[in-house]
Amino acid sequence: MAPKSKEQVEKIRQKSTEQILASALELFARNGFHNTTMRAIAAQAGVSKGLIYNYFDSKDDLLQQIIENALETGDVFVENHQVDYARPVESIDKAIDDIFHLVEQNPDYWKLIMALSMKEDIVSRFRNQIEKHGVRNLNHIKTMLKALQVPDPRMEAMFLAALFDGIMLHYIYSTDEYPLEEVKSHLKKRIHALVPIKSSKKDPVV
Amino acid sequence: MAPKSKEQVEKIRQKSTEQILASALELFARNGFHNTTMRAIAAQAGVSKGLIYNYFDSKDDLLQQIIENALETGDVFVENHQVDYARPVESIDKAIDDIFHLVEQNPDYWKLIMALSMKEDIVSRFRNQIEKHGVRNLNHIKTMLKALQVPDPRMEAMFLAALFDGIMLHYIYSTDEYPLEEVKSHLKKRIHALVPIKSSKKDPVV
Amino acid sequence: MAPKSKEQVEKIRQKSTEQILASALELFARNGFHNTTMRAIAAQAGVSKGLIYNYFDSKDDLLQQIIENALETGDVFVENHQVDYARPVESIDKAIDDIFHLVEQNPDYWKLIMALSMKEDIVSRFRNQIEKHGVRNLNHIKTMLKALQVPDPRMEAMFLAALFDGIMLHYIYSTDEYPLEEVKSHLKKRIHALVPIKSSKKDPVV
Amino acid sequence: MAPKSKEQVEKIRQKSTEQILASALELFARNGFHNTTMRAIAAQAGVSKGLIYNYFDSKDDLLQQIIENALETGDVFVENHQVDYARPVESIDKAIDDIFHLVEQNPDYWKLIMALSMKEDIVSRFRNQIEKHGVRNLNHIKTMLKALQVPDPRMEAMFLAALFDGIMLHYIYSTDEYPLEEVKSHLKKRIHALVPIKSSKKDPVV
DNA sequence: AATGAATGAGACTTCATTCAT
DNA sequence: TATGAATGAAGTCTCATTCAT
Repeated sequence: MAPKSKEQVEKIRQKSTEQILASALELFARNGFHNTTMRAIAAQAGVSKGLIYNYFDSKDDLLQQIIENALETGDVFVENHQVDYARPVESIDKAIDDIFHLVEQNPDYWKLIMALSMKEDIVSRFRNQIEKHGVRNLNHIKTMLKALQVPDPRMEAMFLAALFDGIMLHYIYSTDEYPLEEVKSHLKKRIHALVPIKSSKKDPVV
Repeated sequence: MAPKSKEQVEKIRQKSTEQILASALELFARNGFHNTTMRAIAAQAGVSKGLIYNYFDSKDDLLQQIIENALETGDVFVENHQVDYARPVESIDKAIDDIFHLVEQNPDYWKLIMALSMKEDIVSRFRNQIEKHGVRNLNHIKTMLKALQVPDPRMEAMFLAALFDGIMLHYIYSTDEYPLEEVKSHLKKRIHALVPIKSSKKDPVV
Repeated sequence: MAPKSKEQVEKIRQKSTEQILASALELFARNGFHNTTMRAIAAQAGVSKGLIYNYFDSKDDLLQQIIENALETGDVFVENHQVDYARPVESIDKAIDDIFHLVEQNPDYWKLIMALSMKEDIVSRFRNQIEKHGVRNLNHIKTMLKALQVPDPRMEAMFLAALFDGIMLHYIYSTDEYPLEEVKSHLKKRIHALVPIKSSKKDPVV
Repeated sequence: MAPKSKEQVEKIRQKSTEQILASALELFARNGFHNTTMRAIAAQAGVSKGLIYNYFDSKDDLLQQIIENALETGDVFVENHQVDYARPVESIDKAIDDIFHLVEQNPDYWKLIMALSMKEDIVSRFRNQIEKHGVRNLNHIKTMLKALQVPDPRMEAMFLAALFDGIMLHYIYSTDEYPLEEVKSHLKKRIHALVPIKSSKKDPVV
């Protein structure tokens, strides 16, 4: 009957919070936001409906936190993949490897994030954050391409961003097996091809 | 005195049906499926709630018909853009011009269609149709690329499809002005660059 | 384009009225009053919904007329089966034969009437008429039994009325074949047994 | 602080369930199934509309449970009135006393059950159960009559079942006072009369 | 006489949220 | 911290009835 210590309480809180978020994410991804009930989230998390409201203000708040987490993941990714000007090609290759890896590790999560980022009501609520995120990503790509001395880096960055999102879309929603590895290789080859050949005897690459 | 003639009735039915479909589309696109009420659709269409059920079985049926219309539009597009083997480059250029035009003409509509095609509950309900549609589109692109004698047409078609969808995504959800014309030109240039140079002194294009 | 004669119009009116009533009866019997829509009645009758309202004030009115017809059928039956004091046994036998025949001829109809006569909302609306009908039937049976010089005709009439209604109930709702003929014979035998044996050596029968 | 104990919760659930069932029964009996709204049931039970759906799947489910309870009451009755072969007459007399008592105790309830068992949509949904119930009752009566060595027990059982249902019908729907006690006595007398007189010189009575 | 498109009240049902325990 | 019974606003859908033609 001794009162729990502050650390114990904190640990419990964190565990519950994480379970709830994970359950919400999985169900939102599987069934969509509106087709997921608080009852279902609670059941999946193994807690009561009431408890969710101890940690989150509302169902919308749950969604908001999930999205913020995703955007933060993006921030961290960008932070961790600053271009190394000494070896720009390796930099961008690693970024591509890592981002594909991220998606392959947790496709449900990214499926949800993509679906959510297309729902008008979500978009309008998080417009600022999503917009900022998009611009930052685009700039990051542009910076990388500049480091590679690619001509017209702005347009190429837009293409690359679109291409990546399109690939993700198709990967995520294809019913058959999507040849993600093959696509990744092809993507790298394409980017390498963009790099101008400096005083080299190598053949041009298409 | 006499009851309305068959033609009169048919005209009335068609007008109501169209108004309802248009209103549903607009509201689904603006607010999402679940955030659109039948009451709102009826108000927008200038009819009563009840009338919608004279023409559609349910809210879901309304959605289904919208999606079917979209898929049919896609079918017609493919049908009307068969490659002309005598002038394959012009063929593909025209297809690109036309599809961009289509989207620019009715961005709301295609925004809805894209958003819908990402919702798990929609996808699972229309999986077969959407899948078939996707495969057919991919094959159509592949056929065009083969006509251009592009190497590895399968992978290039996947890239092109992904690129196009990614561009649409960004165009549709960008808050700022999206340089669609510029992107379109760049896209064509890229495709032209894929064409192998036959017995020509022209420089290779990246 | 000559205007229809009054007789023609009257014939048309009567035909429509009858078709509508017959359709309503059949559907009410098959599916119940509340599970029958005006649309269904119109379809079954081969007329438009609107036309029903030319002849009947409302769905309730339709029901009312059906019930009134049934009660009137009962009146006619009683009228046509007055006891013949010269041959009372034959009188009652004929009444039994005829009423069983009536039910066998149109079981749906009587099923509806029985079901309706048990619905509280119907009963309360037609309470007076149904009550009057019941009392009149009971009195009719009592009169017959008196003609047969049955002891305690009041109680025997109550039994006979209950027995008849119970038999109808079981006949109408039995899924298997109900041995109606056998039951009818047994019923007659029972009634004959009630008749006191005059100037006879036979033992009295209870 | 602590959540409610299991017992507390169970008690609350049971109380609510019972209140809802009782209210539904009363209103169904008074106004009929279709003329009773969930709103009315909730008001009568003193709970919110929503709560009903915590305990019952639908309005139909509510009805189903009421009917199942009634059929179960019948089962229990049969179970508790097995014939005592040493004293068959007393057995059947007690059964008659008890079943009349049951109905007199709760006429509304049995009125509903009878009305429900005549509605086509109900009958068709519960046909199997109701049929089984009817056959079992008939067999029970037959068994009792056999114990009494009544001739033709099959037909007599059918008569008795019909007679009882008919009496209930008239009792339940009579507006005036129905002489239930008198009818009960008469019924017993009739049954006694069916018993053959053993070791007697008297003739058998039909 | 006849049609059927149109209406809208009102039914059933769902579910995010609250709160007593 | 944790529970789940309870609420009620709001949604989808039905259908008797009206009315212009």
